Amino acid sequence: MRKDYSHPIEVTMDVVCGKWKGVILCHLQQSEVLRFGEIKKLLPNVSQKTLTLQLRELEADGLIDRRVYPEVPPKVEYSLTDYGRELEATLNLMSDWGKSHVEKVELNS
Amino acid sequence: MRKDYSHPIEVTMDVVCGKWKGVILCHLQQSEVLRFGEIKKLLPNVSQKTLTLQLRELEADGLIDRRVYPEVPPKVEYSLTDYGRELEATLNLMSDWGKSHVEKVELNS
DNA sequence: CTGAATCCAGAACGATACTG
DNA sequence: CAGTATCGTTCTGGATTCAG
Repeated sequence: MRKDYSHPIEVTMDVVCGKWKGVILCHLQQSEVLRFGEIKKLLPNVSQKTLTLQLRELEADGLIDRRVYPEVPPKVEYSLTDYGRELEATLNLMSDWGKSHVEKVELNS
Repeated sequence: MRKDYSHPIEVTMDVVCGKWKGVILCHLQQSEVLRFGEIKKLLPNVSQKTLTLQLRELEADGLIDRRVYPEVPPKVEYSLTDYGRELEATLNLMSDWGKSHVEKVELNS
């Protein structure tokens, strides 16, 4: 843990609030296991460096597993840990709220 | 809305992921109405400028109301909009997850 | 009391090129 | 294929000062 938190929600926000972390976690929820390149395809606008960094941070926080196969060419698979799976309900709620937000905005246009 | 989103969760993250926004929303859930100075006291580590900015952004996104009383000295009250209140379940879940995370870490020390 | 204005440091994010 | 390294930009948040 990184610092003093005045409210428990800060912990979750610290862990989830990278620019791409939410989407990555959502995709891992749906697909169970994804290779680096597959995630990259699902997030067309993220740079390789940034994606690597976000994945490393999620790994360091214990939300995802990173499995490296000692092959050539390399193969790396990512999946949620049990711990990361405990965020499932939260992520789903966040998606739902975002979806209804988008729908409302589209109604007014 | 600010840009193209590839996944609805990005909308929610955009709106909630300021450094202090989650905590502010949580406090407004509990207290209904809070004056600027009261929020400041609840977040001892935030600067005035940053707090003002975060509140303005939450207002622009339609999550909170800002009510100015034309008095001297000034009085400004903040409260959740109906729309912001729709985040209640999400914020509670995020708090719960953060709380259990903290407890787990404390067990191992 | 609330907040605007300015200035600034550091972090976050991206583009590009290179590697086992 | 899945990175690392480097560089540069943009964004965020904080300190400080001033104002109605």
